[in-house]
Amino acid sequence: MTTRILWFRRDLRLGDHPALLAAADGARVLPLFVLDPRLAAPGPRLDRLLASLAALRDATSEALVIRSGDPASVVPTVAREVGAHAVHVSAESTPYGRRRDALVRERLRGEGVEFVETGSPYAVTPGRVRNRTGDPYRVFTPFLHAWRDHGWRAPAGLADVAWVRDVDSLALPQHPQVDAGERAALERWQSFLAEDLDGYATDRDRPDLDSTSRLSVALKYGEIHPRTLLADLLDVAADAAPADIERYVTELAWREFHADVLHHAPNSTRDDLRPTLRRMPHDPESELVDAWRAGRTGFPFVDAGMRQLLHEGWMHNRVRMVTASFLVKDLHVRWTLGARHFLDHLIDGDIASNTHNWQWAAGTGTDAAPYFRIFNPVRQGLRFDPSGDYVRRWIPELRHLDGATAHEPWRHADGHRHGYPERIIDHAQERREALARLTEVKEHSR
DNA sequence: TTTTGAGTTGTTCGA
DNA sequence: GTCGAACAACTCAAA
Repeated sequence: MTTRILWFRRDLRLGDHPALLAAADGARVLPLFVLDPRLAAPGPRLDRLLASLAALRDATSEALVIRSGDPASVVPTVAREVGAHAVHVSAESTPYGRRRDALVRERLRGEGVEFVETGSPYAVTPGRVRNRTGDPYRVFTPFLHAWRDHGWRAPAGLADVAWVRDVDSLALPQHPQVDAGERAALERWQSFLAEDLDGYATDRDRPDLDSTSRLSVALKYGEIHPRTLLADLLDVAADAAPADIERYVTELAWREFHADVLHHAPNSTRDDLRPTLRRMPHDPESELVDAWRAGRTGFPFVDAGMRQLLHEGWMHNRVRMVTASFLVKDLHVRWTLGARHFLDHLIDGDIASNTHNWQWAAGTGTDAAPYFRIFNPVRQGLRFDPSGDYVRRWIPELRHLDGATAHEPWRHADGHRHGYPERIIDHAQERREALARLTEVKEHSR
């Protein structure tokens, strides 16, 4: 029986895994993960990855081999060691992933080893959805329709795999024990379906209710495949409100849309997707930006989000929009600076979603949105955290304020008693400033 | 080819 | 307090 390698990357699961099925078909499989120093900087994200790898090693009955280094040399080395004839992967679509895979493919070819891509981390592989003229979509709604029409295959079952054993592997570095891996992801998903799908369409915007599925990390590492989620949503459709199902499907479609946009515009991680604002004057790094990062802007909703990010490596979606708007429109800082900070701290940090949600917030992205859409950080807080619970959860200095009053400590005599900072800017004034800069840019480019 | 309709997530102001 | 209008202009997608 021949030996093949299944090189795991963003697909740390055994179920519904087309590349694993392809590898296991008539061959023994060596499961391999390469800790790439370019992607695995120490921190919460690496900790989360290691926890997922521990779960995967467990699921493969300890067969998983972990190596560290540049995949372009590590993967061919392991192939040589075990006499593999092929390396199977799920196709990658990020700029770095594609460059890396092209190089690995090249090196393997030199040794007579096949590099086989099957499936991807998406229901529809990025690049597949096209409009009538064969071009990619740049507007979400038409993409959504075409994506749906394109369809996806049903989830594949669990592979019956003969693992190759006893190959040298790194021991997993020490890491905190957290809920991770395929089984945890499936359990989380089932619990979401049972408890939080009902009302999702509206509750998803409420950080105080914490009623999202929290599957972004599992999706990032491929502990669960979106195909599985889509199939299950179809199954429960008879018992659930169409609006709730529709909304979840749409959120998955956003993830696929952003991957598609990045696939077609790999430079968009740094460059504006639309060059219309290229003359926009931006403010440089400053103590204001430091305050934003630290969650000390004096705007409770913004600060709660930024502190949640630092503490949990995760932030509620609504709050990501508000904090991003604050950096870009109130502090007039270029979006790439915020995108980098998010990517440094988010354990679900996904290059495609992060990049294009930031571009959206900055008005340089796929959204041909009205430029006057500037979030009012206080108003957003009052509207989406009406209980004030979210703000109090993350800002101890405001816990003495009841209900929604926690959103406006400056209106209360003892609001700043426990050291909560004063507002670092005047929102109304910076809003006018943002609009003025935009107007000026438009006039210059005319 | 030209035309037409539409585009995730908002805020403010004045009646 | 509520409600509708104004805030502009452009690009995309489809007919």
